[in-house]
Amino acid sequence: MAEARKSTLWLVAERAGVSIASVSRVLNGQPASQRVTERVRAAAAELGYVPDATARSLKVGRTEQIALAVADVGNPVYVGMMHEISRVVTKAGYRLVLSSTGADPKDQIDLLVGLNRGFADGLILSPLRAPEELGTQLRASRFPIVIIGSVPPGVELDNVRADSVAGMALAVDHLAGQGRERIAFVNGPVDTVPGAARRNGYLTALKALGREPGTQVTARDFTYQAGLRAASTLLEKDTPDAIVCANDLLAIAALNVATRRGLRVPDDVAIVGMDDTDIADLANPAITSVNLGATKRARTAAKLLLRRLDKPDAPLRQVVIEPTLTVRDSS
Amino acid sequence: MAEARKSTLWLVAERAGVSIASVSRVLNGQPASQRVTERVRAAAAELGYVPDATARSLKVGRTEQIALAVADVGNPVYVGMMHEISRVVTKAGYRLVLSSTGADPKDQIDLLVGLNRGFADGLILSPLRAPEELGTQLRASRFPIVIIGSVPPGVELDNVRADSVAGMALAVDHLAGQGRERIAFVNGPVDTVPGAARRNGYLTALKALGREPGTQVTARDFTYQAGLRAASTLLEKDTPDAIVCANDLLAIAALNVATRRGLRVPDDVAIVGMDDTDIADLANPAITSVNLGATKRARTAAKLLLRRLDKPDAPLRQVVIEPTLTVRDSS
DNA sequence: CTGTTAGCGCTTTCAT
DNA sequence: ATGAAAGCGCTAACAG
Repeated sequence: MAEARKSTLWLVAERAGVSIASVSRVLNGQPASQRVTERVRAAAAELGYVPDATARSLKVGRTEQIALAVADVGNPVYVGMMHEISRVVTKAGYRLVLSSTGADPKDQIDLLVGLNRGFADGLILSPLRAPEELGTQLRASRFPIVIIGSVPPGVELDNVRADSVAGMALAVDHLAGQGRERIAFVNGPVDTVPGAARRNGYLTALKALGREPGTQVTARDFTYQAGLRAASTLLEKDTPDAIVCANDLLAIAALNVATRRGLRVPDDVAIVGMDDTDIADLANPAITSVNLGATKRARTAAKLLLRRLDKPDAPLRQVVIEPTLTVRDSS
Repeated sequence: MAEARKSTLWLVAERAGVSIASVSRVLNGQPASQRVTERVRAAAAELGYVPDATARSLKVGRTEQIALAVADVGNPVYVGMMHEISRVVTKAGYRLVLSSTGADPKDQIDLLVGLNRGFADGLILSPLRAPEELGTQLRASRFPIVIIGSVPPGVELDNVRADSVAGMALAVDHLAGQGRERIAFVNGPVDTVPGAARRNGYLTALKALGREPGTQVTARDFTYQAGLRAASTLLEKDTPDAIVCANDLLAIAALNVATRRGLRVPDDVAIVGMDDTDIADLANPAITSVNLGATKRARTAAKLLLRRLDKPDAPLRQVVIEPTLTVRDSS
């Protein structure tokens, strides 16, 4: 019989007195005789045998890994999405590879090239910025990709996105409905996907009400620190009775700046955030926030990818999640 | 010459008119003649060739992946650590596989078994709870592991931990130094690693000052919601002039409960958190917090693992990070 | 310097 | 039902 190839599988086979094929079968739950099954299980247990993931992947052509690339770790909304995606894919037997691309779009390109090396079976991508080149690379990918956010023009991929216009309308209508006259807007960079979408939503919502836009300021990025500066600038040059902010971090910054300037929230000025993250709840007063369905988007994206992994030829799906408004004490 | 094996490498080799070995060499930067190098590069570019990660891994015995298992995504301190670890390992050419184990220790066991399947080259583990069985499994692992937090007894692994006793002393001394008489403590579950350590620190710090412990309450977990309940309970039965909290989430909960009960912070009651996360800064008033060096612990852990991956026989290293106190407005 | 060849550990026909 | 053997795509001796 066989030369002593040393593959771990051989050790088990040898010990059980069967062929490696039988061992493989038993361990993968394929039909085998009672006798063989028992011997293999025993041998495997005694040896503490654990099959090698890499070898299996090479053979079957699947890594059982899913890659996730989110724009901005540090922003609680992405953390929440990550968590949810992790839950869903783990339950489906996949591992999550975190490719934390920063704000730099180049990282995303690198990632897509990397994906073609087959370290993961698919990718969930939530780009902060979507330059032309991203579309090109997206089209060239050999692996399934699901986009959270809008897909670049000409790219045919499953995707799920928020309805920023409807979301902003929720916020603006809420404020207008309680008689707020001067609704200002603290946005993040408008050259980002969410920045552009939310700005659009703000303008659209006011126009629908037949109103002129209020004062708009743009934070350098979507962080608390940038929000502090932006809110200061805003309150320096205007006295709005309501401030809509492009996310909760900016909102809590606006809240703190307003409070420190002696304004009462919500009496003097109402504040509304977006994303409805945990931190909206732990601010004091708690911040009213537009829930853009981040968790649901994440879950949906994960499921879309799992579906496509399962049936590569399933019809394309583009899902839009409807927003809701969580009213708290700041408005 | 050769039968048409279809390995992708063959396509490039064929096109370049060389052997697969030459292709491999060129692509891995090993010496080759000018002529071959050029032809291979050209062929690879034309074909859009990207080497397969799985096959390479199987051959070289390394996946270039590092697994990370943190106790509690959702707690900002872990998010920060994750971010830092991601940074360090990515720079070193590794991918990060996120194994978000929940509070259930069983998940950690599963993970360790999984690790033995070789999906990653090493693991960074930050256990929330460390039952006996974890130690057993830790000892049985065939792959390098770095622990953030204390190692279970009898386990010899690289590890890096915070000095909770020194950290608590910083907080307590600070409060005592400004004349606070009744220093209460809001802790998380004491059957967790940090819960036990911080409780110990609290008691030790007060004893060192020759004082009796103040009122202690235990939140159901380390979340904001649990903190609200715990803080309510505390302020129901006592009127401390200072509250130390086992983390920033609990601290911000205590802050809000105190404020809502009409207490002025820091005048009536001072509040100090631990971990010194972003949210300590965005509370109003901003919360004084003990910096237990989370980022540094994370970075150190990542480097320890990279070092061990590089030299498996390097001497064991156990690092303790010294805490500092970030004084803000709540004390 | 370059090509041939032997596997890495596993799954999966294909015979038996 | 079981075993022998052929690779998955790549790297690394070893020859030449």
